[in-house]
Formats: sequence, structure tokens, C-alpha cells
Amino acid sequence: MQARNTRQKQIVDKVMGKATRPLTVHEILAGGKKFLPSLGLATVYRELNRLVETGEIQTVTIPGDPPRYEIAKQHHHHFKCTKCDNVYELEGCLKEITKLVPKGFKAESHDITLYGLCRACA
Amino acid sequence: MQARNTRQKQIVDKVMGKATRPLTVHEILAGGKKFLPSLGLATVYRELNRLVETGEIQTVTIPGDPPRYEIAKQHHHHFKCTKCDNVYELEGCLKEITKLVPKGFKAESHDITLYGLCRACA
DNA sequence: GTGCATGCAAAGGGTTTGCACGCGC
DNA sequence: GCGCGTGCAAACCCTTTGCATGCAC
Repeated sequence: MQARNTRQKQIVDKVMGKATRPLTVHEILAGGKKFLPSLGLATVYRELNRLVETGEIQTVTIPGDPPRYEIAKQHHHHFKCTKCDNVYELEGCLKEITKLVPKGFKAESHDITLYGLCRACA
Repeated sequence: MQARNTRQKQIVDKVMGKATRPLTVHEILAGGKKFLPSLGLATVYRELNRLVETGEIQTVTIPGDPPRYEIAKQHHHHFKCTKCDNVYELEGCLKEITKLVPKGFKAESHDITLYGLCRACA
């Protein structure tokens, strides 16, 4: 069952690729409908899940928010503006995070989310 | 509309207070039913939402997991074991986190979640 | 022509809400 | 007795799934 490169999939990829910040499912659907009005929600979900499984995109989960999706890239973290609700990508990471790991525990990965005001809202 | 201190509410508080780790809604309901079998899911949700609003408890959100709840306490973070799926509380925090904030942004708070193996599973 | 991908609609899981009953005051 | 809190069931929202159609090859 080799994947077919249909118009729908190309459009989901295209919308994702253009994004400068993580997008919600509905933003992706709305963006895709501009190119193919018949695009369905189920197809967007199916394509997103496929892309997550193959590791091409990543899910960004912010408590209280719907999931967002972004092109997979180097390890990084996120900043959620509490005023405009946009989510931004942050560069860098903290090696000091190992200090939090209790004795006997073995950390493999981590997520960091910052909250506050973005440049435009501050 | 001053709140009444009903049996149901006392039981939700009691279950939360006994917990040594964040609990899911269904764990709280199951725990409460041991004391009051007629306890309903809607009441648990209503009481939890009230306690979150008053700041008495906090929601712990782990991507891909149902929300958990814990008694509000000093600032801390969480560790999710990828094998047994339990969530543990971590002590301490990282002042270095300010290094991640971009210029012009104003950070107010943050969440850190570690993933890996707990002591029992490592 | 064959078969997978799509769109629709229904199903599913988790959470909230409307309503009538009954307990707490 | 009055009114809020409760339990039930329905409603909601988000996501997944079943199925018939139709496009890609």
C-alpha cells in the first residue's frame, strides 16, 4: 500500500510548510480550502496523523488549547502569549534540566512551555 | 449563593487530599464511589472545576493523556514514566529558564514535563 | 480496470449543561 | 418551605471510523 501523492496531501503539506508558527487543525483546514474547497476535515486529520507517525510533523500540546501541528525540526520549545493566544517557537534548550531528575529516574526527553506576553502584546 | 458543604464535595476533597500523585477524573470518581456509591461524574467535574477556579487544585496536562488533578502546592513540575504511565511530582525549578525568553517577550510562568523511566521501571 | 484516498455522516470518547428531584439550611 | 446541589441523560466538541464514490495509476 504505497502512498499516493494526491492533491489533498500536497495541499496539507503546502499549508504546513508555509506556516511560521504551529497551526491548529481548523487553521490547516481553512488554509487548505482556499486551494481545494472540497477538502474535508477527515482527510486533514488522516494526513496529519500519517505525518506525525512518519515523524515529518510534530504535535504541540498546550494545556487548555486544541492541539497544534508544526514541521518537525530541531529540538525546541514554545511560548504561548496569554493575550493574543498565539504560540511561538523558541530556540535553545536547558542542559540544567537534568537537575530536576530524581535519583533512580532516567529522563529521556522533556517539554518546556513558557507563558507570558509576546513582543507585540508586551 | 454561598457554597454548601455537601457530602459529595467533602468526598472529592478527601480523595484529592489522600493522593500522592495527580489523579484522573475517573480515579477520583472511583475513589469517591467507595464512600458514596451514588456519586456522579457530573458532580466530580463540577467540583473539580470549582476547585481549579478558586485555586485550590491544579490541572496537570500531559500530551496524549487525560487531564489529571492535584492539590495546589509550591511551584513544581512533573515526570511522566513512559513505561508505567504514572505521573510523578518533581521538586525544584530552573532559574535558567529565563535564557529561553526572546527579546521583547515577557515571560510570566512556565511548565516543564520530563519523560522517561521512573525508579521502579528503570 | 483496480484499488486506495476521499468526503460524508455516524460513531466514539470526554466534558458540559438542562432539568426535575430532594437534601440542607 | 425555599433554593441550591445532585444525578441523570442529552447535548457538545473534537477526533476517528465505516462506507460508497471516484480519481490515480
